[in-house]
Amino acid sequence: MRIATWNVNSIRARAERIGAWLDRSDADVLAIQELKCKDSQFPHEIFDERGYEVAFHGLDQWNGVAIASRIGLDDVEIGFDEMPGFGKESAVEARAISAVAGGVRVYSLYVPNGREVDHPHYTYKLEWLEKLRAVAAARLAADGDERFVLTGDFNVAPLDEDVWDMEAFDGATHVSDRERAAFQALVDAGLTETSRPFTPGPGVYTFWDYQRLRFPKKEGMRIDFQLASPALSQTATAAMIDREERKGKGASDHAPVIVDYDV
DNA sequence: ATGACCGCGCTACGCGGA
Repeated sequence: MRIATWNVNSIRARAERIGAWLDRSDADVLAIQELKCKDSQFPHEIFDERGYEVAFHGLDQWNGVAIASRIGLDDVEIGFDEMPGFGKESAVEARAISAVAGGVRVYSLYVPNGREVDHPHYTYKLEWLEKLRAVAAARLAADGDERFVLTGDFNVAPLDEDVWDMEAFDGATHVSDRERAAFQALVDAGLTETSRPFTPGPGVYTFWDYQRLRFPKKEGMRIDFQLASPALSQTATAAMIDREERKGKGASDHAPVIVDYDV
């Protein structure tokens, strides 16, 4: 099965491109982040027309996550256990959804940005990742043979080579020690990132800022990943980052990250 | 060509993104 994850940066602004991408990608499952719409505005037709079932969760114009599948979509869960909220009333945001497709529980995750190191949003990001780790660890403890994968926009660049210039990121979020430790904790819990072995760096990215000609200058960041459980990760056979999708007018600032699993 | 982002919402400019 082919699983893709893609931060689309508005599903309504991108609907046509997403449909065209589904037509050529051969993806069985697509995890989507940054819908930027509430449930009542979700353009489910683009999935219905192509034979994909779709589950989505959007509360307002921010965040929003979805999973589309053409191989079944069962046991949909919104959020995850003890997922932290943010703001005055600690509101839980639309940053996580999961469902079982083809015997695999696929998570679509939009990790908080963090904004600035030590900003309240940064603390929120670290707590969010820690609670996510606890969920993954609990799943593995309950059933070490379970096939599941945490996919999405992690908003962390784990390695120095995952940004085009570390000097440009001095003191910035995404590369700080604590964010990298939070990502590494997911790996230490037993998960394996399945796209990198097939798409080695340096100079391989999943995001390019709209500003300052970052894409033509090949100045990007690798921040979108698939962290798979042992039973799933050992079946990974191929991966690609579809940077073609970043080209042209009306592209998202993120490219799809696609992994093939032999299940 | 020495410029140069995009999407959203009580359609105007501030917020959020990274």
